[in-house]
Amino acid sequence: MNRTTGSVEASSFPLTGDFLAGRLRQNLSLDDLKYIEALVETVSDHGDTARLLARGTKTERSMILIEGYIFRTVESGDKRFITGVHVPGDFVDLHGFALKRLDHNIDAAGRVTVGSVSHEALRRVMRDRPGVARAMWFATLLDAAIHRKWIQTLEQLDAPRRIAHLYAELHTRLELIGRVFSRALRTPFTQFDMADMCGVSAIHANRAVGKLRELGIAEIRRGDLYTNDWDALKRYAQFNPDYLYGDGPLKVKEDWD
Amino acid sequence: MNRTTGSVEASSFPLTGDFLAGRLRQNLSLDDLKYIEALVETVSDHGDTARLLARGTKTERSMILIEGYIFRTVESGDKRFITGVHVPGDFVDLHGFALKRLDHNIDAAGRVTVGSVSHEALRRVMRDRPGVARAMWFATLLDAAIHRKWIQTLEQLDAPRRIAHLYAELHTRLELIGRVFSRALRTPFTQFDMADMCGVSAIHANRAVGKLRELGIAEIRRGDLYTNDWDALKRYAQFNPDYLYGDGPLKVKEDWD
DNA sequence: ACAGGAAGCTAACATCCGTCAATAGACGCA
DNA sequence: TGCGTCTATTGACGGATGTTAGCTTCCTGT
Repeated sequence: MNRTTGSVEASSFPLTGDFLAGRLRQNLSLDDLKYIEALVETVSDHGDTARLLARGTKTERSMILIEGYIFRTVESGDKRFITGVHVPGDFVDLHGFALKRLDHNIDAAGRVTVGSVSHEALRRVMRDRPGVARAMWFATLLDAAIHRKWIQTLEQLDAPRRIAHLYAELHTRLELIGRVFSRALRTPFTQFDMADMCGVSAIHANRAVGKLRELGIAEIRRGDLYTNDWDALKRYAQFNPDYLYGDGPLKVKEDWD
Repeated sequence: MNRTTGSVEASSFPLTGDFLAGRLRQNLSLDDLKYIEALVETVSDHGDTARLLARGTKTERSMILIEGYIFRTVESGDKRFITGVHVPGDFVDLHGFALKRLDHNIDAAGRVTVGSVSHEALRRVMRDRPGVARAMWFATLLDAAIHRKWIQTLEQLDAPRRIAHLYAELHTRLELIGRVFSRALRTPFTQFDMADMCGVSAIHANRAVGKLRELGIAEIRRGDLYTNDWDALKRYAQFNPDYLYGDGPLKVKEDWD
């Protein structure tokens, strides 16, 4: 695990900043975005299922996801529970900057590219750029909002709808960062991953995938979802994107000083 | 709903500040705590099941819970889902300060006493007291950590264990603010409330309560839980308090400037 | 004390889901 | 190409949970 397959200085791996448009979008200036981008000191690739940060580890760096998907996981006995998933643009362990230790693992889902920001740099942000600091705070509030929706989903929906809701959410989050290029939504998720995200057994996840296929809602093959009617899928999952604050999301109040 | 049964100026309702020791505990000085206490402009009582803030409402105030319990709820169809519960000392809608609107309701569980802080005052905090602002950020990070544990609980435990876990969590959170006075844990929760928090039907919640009684784990009567072995209850619920960051919780890093 | 209503409790049945077992398919590696 | 492993799939069975219905207990207001 944690086999880093490549790591380069950020300067030799030009970032576009586009991926920041999603999670940190709000009243940040282009200047602010460039400033954040400059915080990234190293960029690294990681192979399948690499553990990027183990529960309890103390670290002096935080990671921002640039490419791929990342899980927050907890292990209990021989079972794994996934309590969250991240898309490019997300700070995956920003709370590690504030809290002493993380209470869960940060695992790559498939291959990922992550940028690394030192906590020293974040302390400079807190001191020198209050606007950017606020943006980071708001980003963690969106995490909490997504967690609440997952709680509701687990309380409300059966397995097929949970899986549909998961993909509906990812579709919307990827749209917000301009990463939806076709009708298909490609992920490296196995049915085990879906099961651990949706709180069902892998075998039941398989049944659920089969039901979505049977109903003509979606075809999921090896993590990739194909559909020609996203609206129908989202209706089936009772998906309401309000919680992602996508319209004017996370904007600070106008009268903020 | 929202029938305020009493409301007074904060100055005539002396706060002790004790209730702040829990959620906002960290490297805050006594001076900081007094400063926060002074932010509370009005204190009000609310009757059973009052809706303190409805989903989507824009507000210029945030509430801090002083006495009682508060639910975060979402309604879908004729069903209610509870995505979180708060104890005294918690800022219940601090994210309303940052986000344009709330994506869920804030409901009183039984009678509550809440303090109200204007967003104008919070803006002053952001500008003048960065240490206090950080404390507020960290408090919202703890919210997210609790949400993640709820997700895990829903994925992992059966109904009796979920209810036991809920009370185990409340017991620990109340201990952290010095509100555990006896072996009993008193709440105004109905079995409907427990059901909506644990993602089961009310009837099944009743079965679960019966099983806890049958197993000798706990006796729950009208929301009040009685046990003479909290350790056994917590073991049964597979409760691990790490996620509440109770030991050195939410402390900022020593080297913080 | 009484009545009404809310909350708690129990039983019966159907559905959802977990587990075990077995097989088939897909991919990586030699 | 062939083997081995991981992933996907299917069937059978049992346990957990939802639903409906009806009953009992407790609280509250009069």
